[in-house]
Amino acid sequence: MALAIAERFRLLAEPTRLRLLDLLADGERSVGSLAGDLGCSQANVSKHLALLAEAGLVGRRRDGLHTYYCVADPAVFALCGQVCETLRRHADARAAALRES
Amino acid sequence: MALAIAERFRLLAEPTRLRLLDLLADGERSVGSLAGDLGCSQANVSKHLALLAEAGLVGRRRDGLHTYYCVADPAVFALCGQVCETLRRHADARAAALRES
DNA sequence: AGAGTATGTAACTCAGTAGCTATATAGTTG
DNA sequence: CAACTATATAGCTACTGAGTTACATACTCT
Repeated sequence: MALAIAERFRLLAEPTRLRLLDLLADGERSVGSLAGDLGCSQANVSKHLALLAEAGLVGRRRDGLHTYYCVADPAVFALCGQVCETLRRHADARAAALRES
Repeated sequence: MALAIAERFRLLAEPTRLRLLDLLADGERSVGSLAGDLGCSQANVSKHLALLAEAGLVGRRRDGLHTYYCVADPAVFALCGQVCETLRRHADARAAALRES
């Protein structure tokens, strides 16, 4: 149980993959286009997308020379949002503690 | 942004830490007791707890020889629950797809 | 103080993986 | 078919981190 959950967290524990998901939030994109925006190699992006696709987080669609990827399960954004909120809450609490001391 | 979120995910991307949090769900526990239940070394558990504490996910309380740890932010369980639900949903979808083919 | 116990830390090994380059594969266009 | 383009994959390097052992630290009890 913990193993499966940890594996899913590990998939998301990578800034490049999170940025990929964020770029895909607006709609499907080709590999090259994503690599350009991220400023990293096409090979690297392709590998990350393969991992995300295998986990079912993104879907792929081939069209001629291009492969277009899209977010398959928007629940991942809710997850990130929840983490983000928690981080903000912790930061606020720490700031308040500092003000008191 | 993506970096901070990824870092939090990475903290949770470890079965041992997830099992620790699960054990702490019922209430505070000492390091040795947790190590016993997990079946791994005290040093290892101590290190994991230190990481969780630094991130503000668990709290510590010293009492004589023992250090008792507890969950500081129950939001982490909601997060795990959400992941769990997503995994189940994906598994169901895959099973349905297999049945159709 | 000295023995004993619980926890924390240092140093090390080993496995996993992000990133790269180079190459293979697949599709398009002349 | 040949040249070109987009994507995937293989092989490699470098780094991170989980786990271990050994030791340090802190506390209790006699």
